Amino acid sequence: MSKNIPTQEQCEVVSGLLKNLAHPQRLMILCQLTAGPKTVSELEELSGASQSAVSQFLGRMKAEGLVDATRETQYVYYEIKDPRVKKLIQSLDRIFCANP
Amino acid sequence: MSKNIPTQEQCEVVSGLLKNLAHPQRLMILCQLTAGPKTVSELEELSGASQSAVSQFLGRMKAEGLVDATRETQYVYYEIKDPRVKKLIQSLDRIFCANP
DNA sequence: TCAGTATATTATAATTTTATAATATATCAA
DNA sequence: TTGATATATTATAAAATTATAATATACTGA
Repeated sequence: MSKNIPTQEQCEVVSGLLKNLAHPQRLMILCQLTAGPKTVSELEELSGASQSAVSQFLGRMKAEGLVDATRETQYVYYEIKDPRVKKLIQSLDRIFCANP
Repeated sequence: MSKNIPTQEQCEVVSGLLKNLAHPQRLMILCQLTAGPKTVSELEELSGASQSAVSQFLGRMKAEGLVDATRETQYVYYEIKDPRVKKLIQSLDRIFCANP
């Protein structure tokens, strides 16, 4: 139960990562990805965001090391790479979406 | 270990809340508040943000029901009201700042 | 009352994000 | 090869956020 105050640098890193989740469709994309790999067009469908927006978002997340992409025939499958992202989404689910 | 996919509405609510944490100084303010109530000027000092910025941020968070304010003599003490915010900050600490 | 400190509000310029359109590339199937 | 589908890139307009300055309000103590 210690009150752990983060450093300024930690706040910068974590808040930078949180920006990716602070948008309804992008959060949905990440939640969908915690259930397993998905193609760009599947994520487009599941999130309601445009092709371009989804592709741009995934590209950015890949550059940040949060997701991985693998081409398989004509599809590109994305999946979560950084385990902290998965943990974070799970925490969000527990805190905000739990059915008590 | 169920893969709980949120609704679009849940994503809107949660991502809206996450916007408050997706900024280094605002995240710092919320982390400081998890350790107990603080005045505006204390938070100004602790976060490095300007008086106006801190006040605006706290006002917005209060309007959203995330924090509470109580005036005590000439100072206004802010504290976290929504227990989910506290839980979220604790999760962030565990996931991103844990010393293993 | 007045001066000083704490906080809030308002306005606005500067910056960043977001959405969108257009186009490019890659792969497949015929 | 050609046409169709999947994904990526680029450019840019629109919208939202952020930082800042200026000012206002609230309280205190002398």
